[in-house]
Amino acid sequence: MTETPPARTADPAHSAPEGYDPGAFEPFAVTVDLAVFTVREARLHVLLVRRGEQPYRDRWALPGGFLHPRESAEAAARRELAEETGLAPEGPYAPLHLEQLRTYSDPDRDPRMRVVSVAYAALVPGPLPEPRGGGDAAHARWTALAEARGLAFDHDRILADAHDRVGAKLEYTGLATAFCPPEFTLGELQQVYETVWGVTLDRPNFRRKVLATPGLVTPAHDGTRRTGGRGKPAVLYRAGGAAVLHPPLLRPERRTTP
Amino acid sequence: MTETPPARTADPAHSAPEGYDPGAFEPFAVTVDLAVFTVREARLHVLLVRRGEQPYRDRWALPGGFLHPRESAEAAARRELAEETGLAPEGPYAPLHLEQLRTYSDPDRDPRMRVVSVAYAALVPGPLPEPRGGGDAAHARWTALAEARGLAFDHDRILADAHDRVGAKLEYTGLATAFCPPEFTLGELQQVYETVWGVTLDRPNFRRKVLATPGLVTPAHDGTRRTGGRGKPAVLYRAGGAAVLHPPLLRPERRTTP
DNA sequence: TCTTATTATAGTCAACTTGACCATTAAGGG
DNA sequence: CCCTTAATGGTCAAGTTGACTATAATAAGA
Repeated sequence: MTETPPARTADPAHSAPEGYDPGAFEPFAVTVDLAVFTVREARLHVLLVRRGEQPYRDRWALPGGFLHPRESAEAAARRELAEETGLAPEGPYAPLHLEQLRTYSDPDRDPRMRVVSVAYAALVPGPLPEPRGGGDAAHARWTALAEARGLAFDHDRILADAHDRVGAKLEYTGLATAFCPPEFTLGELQQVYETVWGVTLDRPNFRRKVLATPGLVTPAHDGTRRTGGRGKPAVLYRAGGAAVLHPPLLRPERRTTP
Repeated sequence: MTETPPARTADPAHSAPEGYDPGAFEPFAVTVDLAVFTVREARLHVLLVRRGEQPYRDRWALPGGFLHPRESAEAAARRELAEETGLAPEGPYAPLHLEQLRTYSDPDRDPRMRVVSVAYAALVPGPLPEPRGGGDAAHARWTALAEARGLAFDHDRILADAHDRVGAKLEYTGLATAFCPPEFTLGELQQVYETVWGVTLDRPNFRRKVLATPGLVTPAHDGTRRTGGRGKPAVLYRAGGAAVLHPPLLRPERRTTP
């Protein structure tokens, strides 16, 4: 962003010292790819679509698509999410969280042409609907993360990076509440942590820590849930709105003196 | 990444269902922008270049440039860093850390044309050389972060995002050592934390915490430094090589019960 | 209806960590 | 030689964590 763009190698005369010439630069295609996560039956699931075109025809891939001419990457991500999954941008099951992950730009990542892809991680709350594939992505499906292997392009890598990021952000942000419906119990919240991290947590200690962390959750009115539950009714909470947790809720991993 | 690219609006006939046609897609220019940080005289500095072309002529900007045809964003970032600052990719003052920050894709962020920029944060160790501007970036300069305002394009925003990211990563990674020379004292390391976070830390407590965090630092042989120092010689340490700290070194901010 | 399984919630306690200090050591500069 | 400066070594009370026990409230089943 600091110098005059280089002229296209095939035609140096197109160099534009003062004005600009859109045809004068190396053209790239820009796409977004989405790692959409949800928690289902105590397992982390990711939304995959089956490709109908070459390359990687009939292989599973992350949903995504090309940026429109005057569209930001984030707008494209929201649009693709709605188009390919039926998750309306502002509907009741709108993803509570959409976050840019990173950009993948290996020159050979797409065999057709030079494609730079901006990857996003999205989280949708737990009691999820099956995706109703609109448009050409009729083959959208929730897949358990463990079974999401052998994806098209470099999507295995993107998915792994997304999982890492989400797991890490559970520690020091209130992100876990994005996996929950508007009102949830502490048991459901704990389930999210256990599922994403792949660990089991001590129930009383988890509750003590969550309630001691300001801004993580706030009580919802006075309601207790009973319907369906097998044990004692649990108090309902809502997301506390805090972006960053102090102190963080650390994973139970290798600590100071293992 | 999941469907056939849309045809260029001006010429739908270019649509390529199976093969590909590089001219058939909306063309984007792709650049990298670099937020290169260092600690100098107890203040965080960032590397800026003065623009010699329109737009934003004579304004300060982050170093960066266009991707080459068969170059990844990271390779472009390393190349630009070397070209514009004289920091050799593998030399003694090579940045110890280069990390992708995020991608900026607002359609209007560059008035000339559609430019998507992948931003990187780079850290170079403390006893820094003045940048010797090679190429067209003869006007590269270290600038105290507080004075880096009114940059070209959306670089104010990128710089703020980069600072946030670096500050956050000091907490839970060993990133601070990237600001230090190969061998450093705990006082120098503390200086890094204090400078980036803008706080003062208790010396004995900082040392206790650092030494109790496995993988943050390891003693360098047996050497103590004396030359120049005014007080008792300090033991020298090296970076411990741990990517992520357990437990983290939290900033002294609002805690559980303020 | 009584019992049992299940889940939520309350509480205890020792080990560990943290923040605020004070003390000592080892230089360099008048 | 004394003073200043900086590194390092401790102490101590308060707070936090991990492991664990106990009690409460509900649904399902005998």
